[in-house]
Amino acid sequence: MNNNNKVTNDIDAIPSLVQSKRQIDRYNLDIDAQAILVASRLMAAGAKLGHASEIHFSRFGLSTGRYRLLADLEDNEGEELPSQLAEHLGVTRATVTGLIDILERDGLVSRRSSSDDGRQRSVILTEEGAKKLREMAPEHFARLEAMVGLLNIEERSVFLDLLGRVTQGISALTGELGSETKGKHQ
Amino acid sequence: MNNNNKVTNDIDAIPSLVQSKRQIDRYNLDIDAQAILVASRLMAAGAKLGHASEIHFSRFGLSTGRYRLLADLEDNEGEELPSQLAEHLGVTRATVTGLIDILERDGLVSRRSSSDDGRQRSVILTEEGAKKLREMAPEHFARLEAMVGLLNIEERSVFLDLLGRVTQGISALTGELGSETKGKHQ
DNA sequence: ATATAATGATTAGGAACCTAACTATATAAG
DNA sequence: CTTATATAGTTAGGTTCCTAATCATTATAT
Repeated sequence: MNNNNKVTNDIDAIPSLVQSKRQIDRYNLDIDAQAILVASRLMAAGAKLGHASEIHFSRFGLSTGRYRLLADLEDNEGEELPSQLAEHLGVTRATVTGLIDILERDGLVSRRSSSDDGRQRSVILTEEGAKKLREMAPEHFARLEAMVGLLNIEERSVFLDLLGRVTQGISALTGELGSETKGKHQ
Repeated sequence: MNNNNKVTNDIDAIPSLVQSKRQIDRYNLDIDAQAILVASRLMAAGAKLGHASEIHFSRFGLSTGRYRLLADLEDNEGEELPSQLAEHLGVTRATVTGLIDILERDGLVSRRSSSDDGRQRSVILTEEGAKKLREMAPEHFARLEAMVGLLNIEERSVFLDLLGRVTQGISALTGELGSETKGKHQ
């Protein structure tokens, strides 16, 4: 059929240990191949999850970013400033402006100029926006829970711990060389 | 100074357990808050890693995708078809075309028409491309290793295992509801 | 042999995010 | 009180990836 332009289920895209070993050996580097594998796998997982997330939210007429904005609004009594949203979501204010534009066009959110500071324009969750969140909650959370369904309670704790430490380590990619354990001491 | 448009170090963007609990309680759902937390944290980590990765590779005049293409070429004797590359990298052929365009413009790769099948145009790693890989290898792998430096050998194994199972679970986001343990049995 | 299908790569256009520059308001300094 | 500076939000334009449509070749079916 026309499955020729499908991304082949990512099955072949999973990095293997031999691949990592080969790359390291090629340049005679003193590097732990398993460490490279962890990094590569996390990267692949992140990309795959990001893509899956967009598909998931598109079922409700949303994107990942727009859902997160709505959810954050709901967590803050339905009203926030764009700059607060940007900080909470970990994106730039420019991105927030774009997210709001579409959410406002779709009636899920509205803008209101602030009285005390003329520069601020607070964002408000509309009744329709709240309804959208209410309607999608059961399926949304059920799917998220199912996603980690292959891990038992204890494994989830362990995973959170390990993931947290690797996440700290991400700064090793962006920071100066040799300062890998910088983010937090220890 | 002008750190006002920085993404605030992502520190406030880390999802917390109370946040997850609140969201679930709001709709009286029977969902494990920790499961939601795992999903949210993985998502945040993936986004952060993706961003850091782009910064990392930009130091060498590359993007994540273009580096991965070069590395895959190197892993395959310096010659591959675009369709193979697409499969290995887990992206579409259209994306590969774009990656090749820039790599070719920069002289790291060249295209050659196949003799046996006129539709195919194989991609070849140039000497300059190989040199680029050679030069960046030490720093690149050192940084990757440093990234997981907060985990010891055993923890890396555990993390790989758990990450693998969560990655399998990602299909729960995109597949039909109720088929969460589909990818592999149990 | 010739019309039809499939296939490999490309092009065209879209979505999500970014940085940098801009507008309008507010605050501080002389 | 006027000028300089900082801040909130927006706009403009770029990057990476995507889907869908197109072009050129090859394979298949009458």
